[in-house]
Amino acid sequence: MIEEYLQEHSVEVMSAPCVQRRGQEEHSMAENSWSGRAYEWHYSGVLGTDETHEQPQQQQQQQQQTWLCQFSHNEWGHCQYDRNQCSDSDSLSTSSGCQEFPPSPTSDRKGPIAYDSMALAPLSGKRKERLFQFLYEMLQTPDMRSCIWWVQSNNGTFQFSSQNKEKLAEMWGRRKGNRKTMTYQKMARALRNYSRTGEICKVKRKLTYQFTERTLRGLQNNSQRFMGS
DNA sequence: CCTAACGGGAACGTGC
DNA sequence: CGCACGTTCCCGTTAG
Repeated sequence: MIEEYLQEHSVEVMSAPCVQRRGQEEHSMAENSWSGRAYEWHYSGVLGTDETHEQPQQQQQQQQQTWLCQFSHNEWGHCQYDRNQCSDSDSLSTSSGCQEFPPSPTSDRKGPIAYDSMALAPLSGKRKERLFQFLYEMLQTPDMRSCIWWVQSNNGTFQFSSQNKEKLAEMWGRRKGNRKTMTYQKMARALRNYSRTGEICKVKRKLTYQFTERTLRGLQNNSQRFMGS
């Protein structure tokens, strides 16, 4: 069924022309076009169901039908992706794997990469889908729960399945239309670059990563905007 | 020791 | 052309 899913969705929704460009420097605007759709990064302090599911594995939950996931980002402790050390704080490594991350005031950009406006891309017609967008999408897909799932959706922590991570990677590779088969190792390489640019950071737990606060917010807005109605 | 996961340099592709 | 964003290789390090 996973394959089928891929098929259906590889076509993706690329409707709105959405043409707007801007210089490569950071502005305060921050719009973007993900998947060819207009996109804007900004708060939406709304929250609804907190469907935080721990480690599902192959369990099908009914309430998982929530494509439009809405998190509560309120008490998210700031992912301080500190150049190379993220909000690890070995949180998840102990106990239930669920606990708050210590808030850090140094949450904002520092260093060479002016991440200010979240300048994810200069925007233009149809930007190719980015890996973190794909992962987020998979995270919202019930059928994918055997490959990837939220450890704590409210803070953006997710984990790959040790046995199905390659399948997910293959899907990513196919969606991108790569020549060779995508593997988890290669996909993880791209993920490591994210910790440098601040979209996703690695947490100490095995096969576990965490979306940056900004990234998560953007992703949330994106899905709400286009699926909400 | 062995293996899975991790980390990162570097060359290369592609789209813009 | 240059840059962003991976992709592909490859090899060293860690953890269990």
